[in-house]
Amino acid sequence: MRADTLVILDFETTGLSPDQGDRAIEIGAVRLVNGKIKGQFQALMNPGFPVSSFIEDYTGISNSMLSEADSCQQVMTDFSDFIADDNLVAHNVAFDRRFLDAELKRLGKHLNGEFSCSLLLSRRIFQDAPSHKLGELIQFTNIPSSGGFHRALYDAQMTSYLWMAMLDSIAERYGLFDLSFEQIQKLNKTAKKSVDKLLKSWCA
DNA sequence: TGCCAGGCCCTCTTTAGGGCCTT
Repeated sequence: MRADTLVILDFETTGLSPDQGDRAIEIGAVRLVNGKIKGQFQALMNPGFPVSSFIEDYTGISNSMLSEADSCQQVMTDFSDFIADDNLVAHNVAFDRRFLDAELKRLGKHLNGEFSCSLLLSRRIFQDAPSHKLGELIQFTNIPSSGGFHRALYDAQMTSYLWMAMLDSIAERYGLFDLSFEQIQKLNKTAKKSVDKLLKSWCA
C-alpha cells in the first residue's frame, strides 16, 4: 500500500507565463489516497480578459464559457481549501507551480505541501518512451484514454494513472512497493543514468 | 525598436546552445 496522500493537478491557462500577465482559466485535480482516486476538483475561472483563439482551440474552453465562470479569486480560494496541506504532483510541475503560486499570491495564501513532477519521473522510469508528453506517455503505457486531453480534470486524471503506472513499474522491476514522496522527489533530482543504481540501493 | 517563459537535460558542454515539456 502506498501511504502517501497526493493531489495531482493540472491548469489550463491563457498562456505560458504568469510573469507576462497570463492567468489560469481552469483547474482540475484528483486526490490519490493509497493509490486510489478518493476525490476530485474541477472549475473554470474567468481571467477577466478574453483568451486567444489559439487557447480556445487548444483547450476547447471558449470565451463564452469563461464569461459565465466564477472569478479566479473565488475558484482558487476553493481550490486552496481542497488541497489543504497535501503534497502535489503535476506533469511538468514547474509550469503548474508558477501559476499556482501566482494565483495564490493574489489571495495572500501560500502552500504547505511539497511538489513532485510526473514529467521528470517519466524521463527516468520510461527512458525508452518516444516522447514524454502526457498524451504519448498514456499511449506508451497502454492506459485507456478517450483522447480528451487539454482539459484540466481529464489531464489530472490521466496524470494520476500515469503516476500509478510508474510506481507499478518500479514495484515490478525493483520490488519497491512503498516509495515515500521524499524518495520520489529524490528520483526527480537524480541523473537518468544514476536512477537504476539509486533504486537498487533502496532494495536492500 | 524589438523582443517577449522557464526549468530540465543532453552534448558537437562547463566562458553554450538548443530541444523538450507545459498553455
